[in-house]
Amino acid sequence: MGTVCFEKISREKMVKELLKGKKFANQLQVLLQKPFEEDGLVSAEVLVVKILRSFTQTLSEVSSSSRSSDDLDQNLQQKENCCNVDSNGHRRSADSGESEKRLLGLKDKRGGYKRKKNSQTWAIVSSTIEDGHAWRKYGQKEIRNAKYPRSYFRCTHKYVQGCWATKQAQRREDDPQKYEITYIGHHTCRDMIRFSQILTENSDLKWSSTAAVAAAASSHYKEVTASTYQDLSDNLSSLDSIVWENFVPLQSSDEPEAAADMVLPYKKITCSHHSLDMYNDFEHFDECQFF
DNA sequence: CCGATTTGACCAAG
DNA sequence: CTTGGTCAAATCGG
Repeated sequence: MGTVCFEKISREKMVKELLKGKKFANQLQVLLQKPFEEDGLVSAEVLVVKILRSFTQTLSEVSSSSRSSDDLDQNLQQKENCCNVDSNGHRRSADSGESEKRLLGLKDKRGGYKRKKNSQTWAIVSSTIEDGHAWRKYGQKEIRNAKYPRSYFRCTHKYVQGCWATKQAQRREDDPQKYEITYIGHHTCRDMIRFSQILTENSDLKWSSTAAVAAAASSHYKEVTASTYQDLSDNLSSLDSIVWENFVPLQSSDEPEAAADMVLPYKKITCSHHSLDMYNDFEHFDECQFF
């Protein structure tokens, strides 16, 4: 019904976004030919941010337009789900009732959770689990027909900032030194601790160099495993996750209102549609300069 | 003491 | 039913 119209709009958006990216890349190319900044010209770092943003935007469009039409229902379900999780009390429910049930020999009633179905996922192969983000392990599972168990991680800031990014890591059978890491959903948090670490470690270079740092970090990632459209997004995403999402409250492409129910003083800034519009229009960053 | 990890049970999906 | 993903009590460790 309305999906045709939606797809058309979405495609237009993608093309527009890609064109923007191309334009910024062209500008950057010109800029790189003359390393000295001139007045009135946007700086290289701002252009890099714009380019990254364009790709991120497009990728999230691609993923959202490939979703099924009962999206809204699923989003609603997810929303309900995160409410449940929260009202149960983050981490430890510490419910005396729960332990009582245990003692009484009743089944403990966990869950009411749903599996993530329609989040962006992408996979990389890396020699390390580390990727600059703060993860917390919440499970490990033996996988059938697999030699090594799979580890499950979620963002450390899940309950504080409502960040629903998760990842899974599994040692490769052919090369046990390496891990196959699957990322599910983008970070919506701002990991300021890691962020400041990166800055202080490279204090003389200012932030434009952070891109270089991230690029160096992402060069650890070699082989790329394609899942859906990931062959396009893998390196970008790893770069993305280190550089971009640490700086700007990137919209949550999958669960935009996931954090809306959380009690956050700055939730309106990070999650409201209003601010999204603001960040979609990137001219603001020309004045911002971040620091 | 408090946050992270371990680990077995629970749950949804196929 | 089986299996992968998640929860949360127990445990670890700074």
